[in-house]
Amino acid sequence: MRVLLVEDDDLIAHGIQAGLRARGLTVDGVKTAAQAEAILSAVHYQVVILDLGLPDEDGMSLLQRLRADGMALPVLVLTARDAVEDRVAGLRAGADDYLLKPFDFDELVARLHALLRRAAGRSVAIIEQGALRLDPERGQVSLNGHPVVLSRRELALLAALLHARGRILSVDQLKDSLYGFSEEIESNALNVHIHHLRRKLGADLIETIRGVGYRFNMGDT
Amino acid sequence: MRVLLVEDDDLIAHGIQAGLRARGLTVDGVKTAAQAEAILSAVHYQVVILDLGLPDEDGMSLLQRLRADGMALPVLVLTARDAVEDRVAGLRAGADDYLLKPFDFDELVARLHALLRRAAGRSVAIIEQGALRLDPERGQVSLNGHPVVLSRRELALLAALLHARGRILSVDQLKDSLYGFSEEIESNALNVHIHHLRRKLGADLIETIRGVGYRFNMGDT
DNA sequence: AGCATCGTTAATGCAGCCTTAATCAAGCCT
DNA sequence: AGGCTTGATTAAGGCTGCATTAACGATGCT
Repeated sequence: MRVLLVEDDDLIAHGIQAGLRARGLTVDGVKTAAQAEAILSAVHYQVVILDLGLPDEDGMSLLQRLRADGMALPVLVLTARDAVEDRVAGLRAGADDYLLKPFDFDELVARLHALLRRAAGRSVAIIEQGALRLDPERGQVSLNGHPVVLSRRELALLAALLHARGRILSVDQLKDSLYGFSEEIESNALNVHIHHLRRKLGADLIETIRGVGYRFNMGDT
Repeated sequence: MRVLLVEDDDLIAHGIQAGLRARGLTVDGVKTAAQAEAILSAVHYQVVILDLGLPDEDGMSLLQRLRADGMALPVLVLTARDAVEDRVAGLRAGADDYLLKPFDFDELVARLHALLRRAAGRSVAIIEQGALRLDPERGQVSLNGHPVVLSRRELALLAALLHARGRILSVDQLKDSLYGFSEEIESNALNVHIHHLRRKLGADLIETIRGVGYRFNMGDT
């Protein structure tokens, strides 16, 4: 699950990135509207977190322009402003949700997942599939009721597979949702993580489609 | 099913080729407009994927010229441009569909199949024939509701036969849709794949027309 | 600062797929 | 009927891609 964070304040940006990554999300961060625009035209994200106070351009006008160009991604806006008219203007510019600074980090996570859920057409936060249960907001997984401890990568991998609901994901697609644009990898690390997941969850939950990729085995459903 | 990919960026080209091949399509890749024009006049394809940003000529003007010369193939255009007027211009030049970079690979596959469907005059992605069911977008086959695991070649072979809707396909025609121009084969490999398919699906689904080729047995329909 | 955990790399081994080739069966022709 | 041609069948070999393991490096925590 890949998130673009547009935030010029290093401290805030770092905090958000660290927190989201710990929950298995992949975060790319940029500091200006120009950078945001450039990277959005090159990389596919699931959601954008946009701070309105940017150095080179007002976030609102950036958002408006992106929407006019046809960008359909969910956007969560961060702002220090509080006036009702700002909020209305933001929503008209195309924001999907709002968060006032200073915000509670847990609330950010909750709203982010709400947006992702809405975009995926699901309504519940917790994904259950057979004996497996995933709470993406807390980053917790259980199998047959027993909690299973997954690392960051394992969590991201499992979330991506579950999110695809049984469709086949190629290795490249999985890499895209596991790694940010500045941290591409060269090795078979993904294979290793698959291996670890199978060891923790059982070998038959993740199927290999030779020459194609991997898929989550949904059983008969 | 044979696809021509016109894309000068090695990285993108390689990714697309690998993904499409894994789904049983045969992909030939060229990097310039001149090469594209040359090979289109020599080899028969089902669909063309055309990147507008080529080194030697603008893809749009290539497309326009090809259409003027009577080329009727479906063309899926890849472009970084996003303005509405570009889109309109592209469609007037003869594009059948549009995909903005960056694109989701699943979406590319879906649109490609949509184009192929449109060209074939059918409306459903999933081909059902008697007890057999083929989902080309997922590369999955089932017989009487039970999933059947097919390898890459077997899948491509079955898709070609089904796509011909009971018409006879010669061995050379089948080879053309199984192998790209850079990987012709010398042996009876095709016979072997036919054999494997019959073993997995039953012997009567694929008929041999001696001295001519093979056809899919459509039963009474 | 030291420890522990996680992630990546790299090497090795295994398995599946594709092709080849050899042999067998079945039509077709004279 | 016999030979010839074409396709069917089967087994073997090589290649490719994946699984597995171990070790090293990075990162974070106490």
